[in-house]
Amino acid sequence: MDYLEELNSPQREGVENLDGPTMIIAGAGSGKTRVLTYRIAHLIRMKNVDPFSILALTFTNKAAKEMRARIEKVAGTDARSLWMGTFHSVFARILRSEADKLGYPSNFTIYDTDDSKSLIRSIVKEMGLDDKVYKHNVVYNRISGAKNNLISWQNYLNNPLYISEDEQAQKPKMGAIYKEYVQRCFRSGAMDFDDLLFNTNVLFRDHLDVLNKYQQRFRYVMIDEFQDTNISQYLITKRLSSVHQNICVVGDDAQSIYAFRGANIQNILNFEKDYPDLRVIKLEQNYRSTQNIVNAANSVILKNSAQLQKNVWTDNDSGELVHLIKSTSDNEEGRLVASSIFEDRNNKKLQNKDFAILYRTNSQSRSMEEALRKMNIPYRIFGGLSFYQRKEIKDLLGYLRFTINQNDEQSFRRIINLPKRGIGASSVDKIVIAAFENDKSIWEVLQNIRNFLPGRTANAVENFVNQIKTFKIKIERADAYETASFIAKQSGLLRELYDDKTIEGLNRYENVQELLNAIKEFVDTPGQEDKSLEAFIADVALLTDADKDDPNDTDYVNMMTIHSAKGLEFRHVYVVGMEEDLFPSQMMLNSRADLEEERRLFYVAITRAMEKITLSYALTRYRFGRLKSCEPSRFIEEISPEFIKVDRKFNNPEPMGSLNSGVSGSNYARNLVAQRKVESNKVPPGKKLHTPSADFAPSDTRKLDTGMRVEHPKFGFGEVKKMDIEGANRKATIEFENFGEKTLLLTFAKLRIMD
DNA sequence: CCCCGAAGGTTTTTT
DNA sequence: ACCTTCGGGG
Repeated sequence: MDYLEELNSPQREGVENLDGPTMIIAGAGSGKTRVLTYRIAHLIRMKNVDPFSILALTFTNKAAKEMRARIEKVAGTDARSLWMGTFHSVFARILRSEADKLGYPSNFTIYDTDDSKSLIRSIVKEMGLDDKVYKHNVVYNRISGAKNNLISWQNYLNNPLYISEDEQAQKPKMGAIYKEYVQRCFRSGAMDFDDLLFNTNVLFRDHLDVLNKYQQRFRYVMIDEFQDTNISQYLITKRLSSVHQNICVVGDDAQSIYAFRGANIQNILNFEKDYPDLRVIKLEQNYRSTQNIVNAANSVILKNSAQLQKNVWTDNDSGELVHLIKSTSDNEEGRLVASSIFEDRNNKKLQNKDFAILYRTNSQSRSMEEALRKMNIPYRIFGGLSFYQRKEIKDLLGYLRFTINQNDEQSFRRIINLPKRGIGASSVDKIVIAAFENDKSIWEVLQNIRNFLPGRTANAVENFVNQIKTFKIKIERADAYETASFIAKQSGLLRELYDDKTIEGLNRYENVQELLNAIKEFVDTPGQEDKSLEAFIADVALLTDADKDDPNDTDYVNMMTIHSAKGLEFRHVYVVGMEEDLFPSQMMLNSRADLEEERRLFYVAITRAMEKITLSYALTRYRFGRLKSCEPSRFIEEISPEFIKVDRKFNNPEPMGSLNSGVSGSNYARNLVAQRKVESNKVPPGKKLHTPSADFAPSDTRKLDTGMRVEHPKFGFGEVKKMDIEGANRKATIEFENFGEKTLLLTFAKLRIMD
């Protein structure tokens, strides 16, 4: 085959040995994805394997999408019927078709992390526990950890280890919360992310006929990024492949960075035990990076204690040494990185998309954004707050989800009083408790609401119920797009957003339109047979921003966390915020294992670079709005001296002059967007300034200034006399024509600027 | 029930 | 710096 010519011998071994258990240990940049795609293409073209019986599992949607495209290039469109996707999406699909066996409806709702956490909060509150002790994050992680280790709530309550750990942590009720949480999800007809894997295990354990069906079907199973799978995921694939034994896993222990989600390097070691006649292939030649980059990365990972024997090397040029940029502040760091990109781009004739800025936490993008904007360098941020996490999107999705599944408690809580219908929190709690005490579903209680609530609120609820009923009828008769637009209009959500002439309101309105467009696109997709709303909603919780539009033809500097950079490569990479406590993260430094995971993360960051890697750190950085001094990361010193260009004597932080924090980056961006909208007359005169949510309060006070005339819904017209900042709260003192001088908190004040 | 002033909490990474 | 929650008053 033509494509085999391009491969080196271990790569070729990986492509050609198709039967039996195989483990490919693939060093960074060693052509792992290429081997995996050619392997699949080879199965289809050489062995005539029906793509329908191949299952390829990846860790992220991005990886799945990319690999599918590459396979289609090699193997043609036959590859379309291939089962390829993330663990979560593939098994969600299987669970939907087998849901009845587990007592779930096939249109079960998928709870995302926010849904899960808010359910946990209501449970903790209802149980009368202290939410300072049972913090929703901690509880969520505990439950998630148990599920990923396949510990059911019944097991949990009988497990001496978990019990004693909880006693030790002064959280004895943890098991009880777990139990209630699982039961509530079940009653809601909902699964969280971990349930998708946990329940697949239950399904395959308790229903051997079902297991057998899929075992027969998937003759070849492949797993990418194997080092990031957890026990729950591993056991599913082990069960699936136990008949044909054609399982191939590809991974790199040095790049395992998801232990916090239950990923376990131990899986790689267990794999050898579970499959004694395992074929192990090592890909050690790096095609991606220069010698200096490979060597620098190797010298870092050497500091870790546990790793598989492996020697990553390269034939490439030695290239430039690792660069180091030192700045006095995070803002200066931004400027230096931006001007470095600007220079390299011009001198080396590179494009913006050849550059990537990587950071440990999403919040670090701020100072970079600002600097790039000032230098007119286009950029694109991956990750961060996902489109689907936005309030207005979740609100509409809440309506859509509830129309499909009226038992979904979280959607119910979200939309019951939205727009306001006079049904407050206490009424909502009464409804949920009534459902629980009478062993009825929420929907049943809603339909007989007069038995539970007094007249006025009951009227409001009845109107709500009738509305949902009309939505349900619409769903039967119309496609996803028609139904969703109908619901968006009839529910009043669209109206409310339309009436909000704030810049933010305008954006929210556009976002909802964008969601409707996405649904339209879904309906119009050729080959999309099921055009129902149900089909669209099914996987929405599993989508992330990476799946949304991906303008390949545009030229942007890439910005993302190191985690989301996994699997990608760029000619020039900047790793910013190389400071102790930030990277390695302070929260991770509790045990040695955690430090080693941070170090692997650093390894991943370095090995993304093809030609040049630059590390950058600042001596001061804003945190919680306060200027803090920082020390260079210990990781910088861990790079062997011969590979890095640096004065090893780090200076102590210099005394700072007065630093102007300026406008925060995202607000700066929003201001620019806002400005553009004003210029193009998209904002009507007399625009409303402040939103009732705290979304946009502080930086907007810049635009409201002394001397401006404003209108307040209650106090009428007035003139701004004074702007003030008191603690975290922004205030304006306004002289009203009819009410005299008032000082207003801007977080909530709905003011319009009069032109 | 809703509005809004005040104070307290947040900082990890992703499906 | 930004966001959420609490609680008093209408």
